[in-house]
Amino acid sequence: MPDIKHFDPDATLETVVRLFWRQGVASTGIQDVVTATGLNRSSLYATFGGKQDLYRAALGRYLEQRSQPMFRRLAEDGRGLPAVSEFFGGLIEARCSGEYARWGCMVSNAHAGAENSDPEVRAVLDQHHHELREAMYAALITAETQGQLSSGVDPGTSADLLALLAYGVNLRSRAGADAATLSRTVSAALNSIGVRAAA
Amino acid sequence: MPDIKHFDPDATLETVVRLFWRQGVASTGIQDVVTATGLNRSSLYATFGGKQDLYRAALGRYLEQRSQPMFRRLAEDGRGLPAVSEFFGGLIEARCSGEYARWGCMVSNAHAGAENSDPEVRAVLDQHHHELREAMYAALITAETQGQLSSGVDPGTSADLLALLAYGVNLRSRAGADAATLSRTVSAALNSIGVRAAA
DNA sequence: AGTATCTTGGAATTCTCATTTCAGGATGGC
DNA sequence: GCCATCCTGAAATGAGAATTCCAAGATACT
Repeated sequence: MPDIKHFDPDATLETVVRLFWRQGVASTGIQDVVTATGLNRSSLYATFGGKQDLYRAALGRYLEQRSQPMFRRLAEDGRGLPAVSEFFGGLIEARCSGEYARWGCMVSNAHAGAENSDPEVRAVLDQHHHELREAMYAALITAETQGQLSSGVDPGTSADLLALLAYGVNLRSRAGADAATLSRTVSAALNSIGVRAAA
Repeated sequence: MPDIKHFDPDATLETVVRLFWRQGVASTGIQDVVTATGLNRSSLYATFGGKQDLYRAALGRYLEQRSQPMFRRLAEDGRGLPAVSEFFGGLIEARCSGEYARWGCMVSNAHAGAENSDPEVRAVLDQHHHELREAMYAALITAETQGQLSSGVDPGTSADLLALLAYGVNLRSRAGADAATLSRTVSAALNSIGVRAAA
């Protein structure tokens, strides 16, 4: 009896993610969303609700599809410090070149804007931070097990440090920070932690 | 012959700084500015121009009055690493407690938002980063001269690292990061750089 | 085929925002 | 005390925002 949806909500949400990711929620109008997705206002509202709901859904999708896979790879990689190094290498490359260059991280961007006044958004921010920190911690524990950490280095504190560093990379990349400089900086941090960190 | 201004533009701008600093430019209306400053729309426009001009003026004032004094103190302090440690101590305290708690840094916030699409704003962002990095570098050169740096530590790369760390602190403080954790994290970074860093 | 139900397109509605305008009031040199 | 000049207040303007509504079209089960 019912009619079926004539579009793919998932593909639509991906388009919306890119809009909010690049421009932020405040400077993105529903009209922008309508234009970019090609579908109708009514369909948008019927499917996702209002603008804030749409933003929340987009932010959730970003976390699941973009952040968490990276975190998982980092946490489950058995190599220790090389995994951390690779994580930052991929991060810097994604932030400074290719399609998403200078877009920063959608979650980091949300930290700085008025988005974070929404409790649900704040919860996502906290979740993101917790997961990043825990993934980093897991990789450092692995590194410690394999004797890669310099003496006196605490994995917990180092996880906090590297997580904070990642936010710095995310933020500065939006202003066009140089990838080579960022890489050198991250390498220095890793060298200070480990007996020998890969590139 | 002319009438004189009936208010203090400097005090007004300070009020405006706090509005934009806390809420960002997109979610702050001219009406908010009118209400907060108590002066009239016409006076606002006559004195500062439009909203974007007002934001630029506020951002400039923030840089001059809030950031640069800190940078100068850091660069001109002759103690080396203790100066760096004190810089971060003051930063964390300002970001996590008192009147401006959870406001982050107005410049860091501008990185993440749509503000940075304005070339003039971008220039301020670059200037801020350059000055922060150079101040950090100066302090580390001082530290090196006094033999405070561990062997193999490059002041330039370390300056980049600590600058990036400051951005991380600024960003995460907006989400309510714990001051004690931030302090521990920063201390660890300083310990990895110096032979002995003060609290 | 019929029909209940959902989707769709686009106009309509209701706000809010930035900016301008203008008449009246205050100022200070003459 | 006069007047050119600037300031002040409040309303007006006009663009653009989010959201809602409704008539028309499409669907799939009976």
